[in-house]
Amino acid sequence: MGRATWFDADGTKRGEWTEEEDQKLVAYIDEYGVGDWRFLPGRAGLRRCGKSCRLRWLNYLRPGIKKGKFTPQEEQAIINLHSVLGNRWAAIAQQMPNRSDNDIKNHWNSCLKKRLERNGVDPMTHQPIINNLAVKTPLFNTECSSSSSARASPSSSSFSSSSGSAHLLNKIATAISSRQHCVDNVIKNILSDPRITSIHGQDDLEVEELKKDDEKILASDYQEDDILMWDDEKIRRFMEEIGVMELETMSYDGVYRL
DNA sequence: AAGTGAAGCAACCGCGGCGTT
DNA sequence: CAACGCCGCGGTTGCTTCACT
Repeated sequence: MGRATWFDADGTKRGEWTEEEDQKLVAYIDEYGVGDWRFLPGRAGLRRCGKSCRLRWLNYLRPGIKKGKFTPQEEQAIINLHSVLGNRWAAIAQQMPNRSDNDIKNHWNSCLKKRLERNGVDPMTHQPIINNLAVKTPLFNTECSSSSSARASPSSSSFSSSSGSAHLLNKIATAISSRQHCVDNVIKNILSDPRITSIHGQDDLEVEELKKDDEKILASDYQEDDILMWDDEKIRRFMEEIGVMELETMSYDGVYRL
């Protein structure tokens, strides 16, 4: 399966990889390791661009890469991680070392997203859909858009409420987006919460508990302002907990400074 | 058996970040 | 400090397979 083979004007091969090409790439990386993707194709005797080689290696040939069906535990982990990280597939993949970001992204787009929608959950906000409208109370929400030009980014998130707390949270999300090293801290802290990911040794019982929790949330009357009603002190405590940013970057008048 | 739409998968494209010059 | 080039990431596309009629 894959795309048809064709050649660029400069003779670079595109499309589906052959077994021979795979072997060449693996043999080269086995001997020399992953290095400069620019020169790798020429040195490995491949008529491919470096980008294509990198993609093939990371998504398919890399040792330990797991193919095939996702287990229910993996799916639950993806959903949990996505609710926190959004469409940051690379970050999600870091927590699932046997799966490539491409694999996770594909599974999300083709399966998990639709499943959540069928269950009445907005896949972008992970909130119940009420009256056909997703409740817009995301921490790292992205607009639910099918547009190819809409590059998902936390900074594009918006709140339906104009409350100060919501505004503050929005700023926080923007700040997170602009500060990658902070995000890494966030991920570290969030993932120390056993409820977030089930992939690291979580047994079936825990998965079941998570599912029950989700059902409870769905079954209960959703409190629209659960997040929006956070006061600034609560938000500040939250930020301290997850270590998103140094306190000096957040002034008490609610103005965020980079 | 043939047609058709959905699902799944592999790969490409374009953009932004970051290091180098 | 601007320009440039490479790399990584997320979105999208195109092809195959499967299930259903």
